[in-house]
Amino acid sequence: MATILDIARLSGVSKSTVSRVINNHPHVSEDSRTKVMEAIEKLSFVRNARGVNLRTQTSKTIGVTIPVLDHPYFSPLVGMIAAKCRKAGYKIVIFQTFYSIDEENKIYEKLTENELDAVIITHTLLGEKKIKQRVRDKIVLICNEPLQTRHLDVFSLDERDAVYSSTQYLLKEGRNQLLFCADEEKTPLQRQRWEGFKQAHLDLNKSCTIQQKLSGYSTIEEGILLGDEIFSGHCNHDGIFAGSDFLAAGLLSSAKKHGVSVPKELSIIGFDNHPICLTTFPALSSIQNQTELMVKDLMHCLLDRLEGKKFPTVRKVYKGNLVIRGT
Amino acid sequence: MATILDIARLSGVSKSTVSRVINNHPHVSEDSRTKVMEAIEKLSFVRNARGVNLRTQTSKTIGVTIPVLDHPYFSPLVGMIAAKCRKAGYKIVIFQTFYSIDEENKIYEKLTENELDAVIITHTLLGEKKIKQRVRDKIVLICNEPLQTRHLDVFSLDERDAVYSSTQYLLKEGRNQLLFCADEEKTPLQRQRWEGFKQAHLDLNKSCTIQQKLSGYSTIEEGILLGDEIFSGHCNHDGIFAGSDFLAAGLLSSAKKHGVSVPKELSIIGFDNHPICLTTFPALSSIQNQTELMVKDLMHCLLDRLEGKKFPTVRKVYKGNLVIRGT
DNA sequence: GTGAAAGCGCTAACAC
DNA sequence: GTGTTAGCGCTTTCAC
Repeated sequence: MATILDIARLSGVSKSTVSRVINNHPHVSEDSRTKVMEAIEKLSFVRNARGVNLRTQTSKTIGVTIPVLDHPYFSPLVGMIAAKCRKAGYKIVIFQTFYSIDEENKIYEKLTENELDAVIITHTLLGEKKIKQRVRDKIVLICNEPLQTRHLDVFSLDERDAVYSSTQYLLKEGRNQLLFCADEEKTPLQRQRWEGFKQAHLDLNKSCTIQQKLSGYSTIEEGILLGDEIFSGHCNHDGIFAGSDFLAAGLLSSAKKHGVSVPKELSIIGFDNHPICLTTFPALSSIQNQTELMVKDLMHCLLDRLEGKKFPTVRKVYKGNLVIRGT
Repeated sequence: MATILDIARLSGVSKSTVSRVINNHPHVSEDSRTKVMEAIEKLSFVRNARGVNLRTQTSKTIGVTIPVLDHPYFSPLVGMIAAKCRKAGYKIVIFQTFYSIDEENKIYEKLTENELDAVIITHTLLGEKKIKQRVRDKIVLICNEPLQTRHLDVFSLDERDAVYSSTQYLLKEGRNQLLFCADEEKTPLQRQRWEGFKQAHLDLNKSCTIQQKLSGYSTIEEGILLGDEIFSGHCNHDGIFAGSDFLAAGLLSSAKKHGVSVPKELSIIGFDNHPICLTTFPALSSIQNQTELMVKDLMHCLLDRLEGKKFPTVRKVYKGNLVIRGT
């Protein structure tokens, strides 16, 4: 593998000049430039990024956390982030946490080891202090998770409000025995959803107990399994608030299997307004959010931070709305 | 940020000893070790990976290509790869190609720039020569794409055979006007599928024309749109071979909307046996593949290559089978 | 416009 | 068991 020194020798100039040519610096004579270019061509030289990284103390790489790579909500979210990063000249490395605190800690470790220029956290089981303590002065942005913090930039959806108004909608429709299904309940996001659910009941003078809350379900398979459990005996619920559209689709197919009529006997509301909503029968009602806008603002802020611009911590919240379909 | 030199000074030993402690080398006195550990603790030192990367000429990072991050087949595939890489101590950086040759070239560029220790290609629009020419002597493995090459390790599914037998199944069931829907038709994989489709017709003395082949469809939305086109007028097809389960689900929902009875008038077969198959009505028939096994073998080979083991090019093909459900 | 020289943070061969 | 030393490949002052 040729280095700039090889190029320098072959073209009869110094390492500095070669570097200038590679980096398109001005103030290089046309003569030197062509000689260097020829040498580069001849030795099929490619610049070794590891040298650059050490010297410049950057790597043009951004870390992103995701619970699982294959996730109907997080995959598109991270995909959007990745595409925008690429456009700005950054690569992204993805860390799957599997909702494990250990795995989450590891990404912060990588950040402090300077392999990453910044990290975007899409969900977290850790609190502000823990995160801060691990990342110290590095660039960290929170995307999607409504983390309570005054020291990190946070871009999140108004989960509480979205669930609140959807729950009220169901209650006002005459549904009384609602069920709330959460993914991983220990994140701030899931807590907010549950609060919205609870508050909606309170504000309409309806009781709401912890028995109405189920946790740890999110995939189609889990929806089917859960549904088989709920619907096999006597089901006294007339409405289910599912944490994701996939879960909702699984529940719906199970309900049909057990002869539970949707939406007559049972209403189901999903989350994220994934296209899968259109393939079920009846089509799934779901909560739609402004994720694109959120990512756009996030990237704007990230790029500013990477440029070293100074400004106060950003905190933005985006409203969602219920899309009513057949369930 | 403290460096090993700072640690060395504070603990009264040399850089080498600090390095030995950090890397758990034997032959370090208990005394030195504790002194170093204390200094590390005191200065909250974390090793700077950029220095290590330059020195060792590795980065414990593997690049993986994916068409889009949010893809019902590729997301779980890459997720599995990522999880196994992590276990082996490697990070992965994901490159979305969006089926663009330009984007694909960029990942090979990164590879030659030494930012990556190896690359896993899951699909490609380029031929063997182009890839070889760009990556030169770097480690490249092909996962999923049945690329014709004698110089790269290839792990792929027997797409041709899976489609062949499924098509024969449909034809023998009495279906005569089949439609074949491909994702991005320019990859070797899609060509193989089409060949299987064609051959199945030939072997049963049925005609098969290029008009039966549709390309560029893969998502639920595209399935619905395509279905609306096909089913709105008079539909003379009695069987559709969809390139993915999501596409199939979209087609199915559109068929129902237009009053086309499935499976009576129309049969639909999907690909990948995604859980979504269980949520449609009727449940989708689909082709199931041995992806887990493929990834397992791939990783084994990759790790061997990274260790520098020498062995002839590996080429493995895995059989799939049709899971018959309601469509 | 160009080159010499310093150094980013780390590891490892070698000598003791 | 430990320190000295060289150097991975690159960028960037600074002087000319």
